[in-house]
Amino acid sequence: MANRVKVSDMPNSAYIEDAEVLGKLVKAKRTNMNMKLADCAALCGIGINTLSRIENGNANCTLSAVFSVLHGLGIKLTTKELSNPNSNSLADNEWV
Amino acid sequence: MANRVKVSDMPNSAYIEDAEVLGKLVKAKRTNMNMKLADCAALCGIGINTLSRIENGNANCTLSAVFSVLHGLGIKLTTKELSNPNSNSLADNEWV
DNA sequence: AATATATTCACCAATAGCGGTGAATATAGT
DNA sequence: ACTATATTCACCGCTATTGGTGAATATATT
Repeated sequence: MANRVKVSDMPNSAYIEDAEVLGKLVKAKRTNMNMKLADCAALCGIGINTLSRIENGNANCTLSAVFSVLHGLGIKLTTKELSNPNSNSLADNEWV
Repeated sequence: MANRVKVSDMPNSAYIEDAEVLGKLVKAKRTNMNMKLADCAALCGIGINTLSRIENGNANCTLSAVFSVLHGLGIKLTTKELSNPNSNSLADNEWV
């Protein structure tokens, strides 16, 4: 399994702070699923060019394309902006 | 403090599964900061129209605009796709 | 090192978002 | 209810993204 990208090679943070981190996360997941760009693009329903741009940190892509990739690869985003950090359910939280 | 949006009114999930949830999250944060669209748009460096579209769940906006809003409002995104759920640091995780 | 595969890049036409304005609608305060 | 404020919406020109193709580059495998 060469060509596998370890998350430890990524920036030392779990926060998706920008498009660059998001792109590396996507690429890490895709390569670990042993998919090539063409397969992944087809699975996600976007063009191979767009997927390549996303993986390379291009922020000038549509949110729609990003969510297509996240859904296709099973990557789930959450927010840290909860008043009750002991629960991930928004029902247990409100802005303070 | 009228006009305050409680997160408990939002979908019963902390996952940002789509643009609609993301938009509600943004609006909840903005209103709790007592900002109007114009102020927030100026703070985030985007147009008021674009911010309104984002808050209303429009996925056909640029990722760039979304991150501008997230940074402007201090909303941090994380991923659940970590092999070691006890650590938020990517350095402690790798894809399995 | 050589070959096969994968990814990136430049180029293109078609499409779509962005920001601004002003009007319509919705919401808040008295 | 009325007024003031805030938000949404339609329209617009400008600009940029998208997806496809093919070439160039990078990466893997033997």
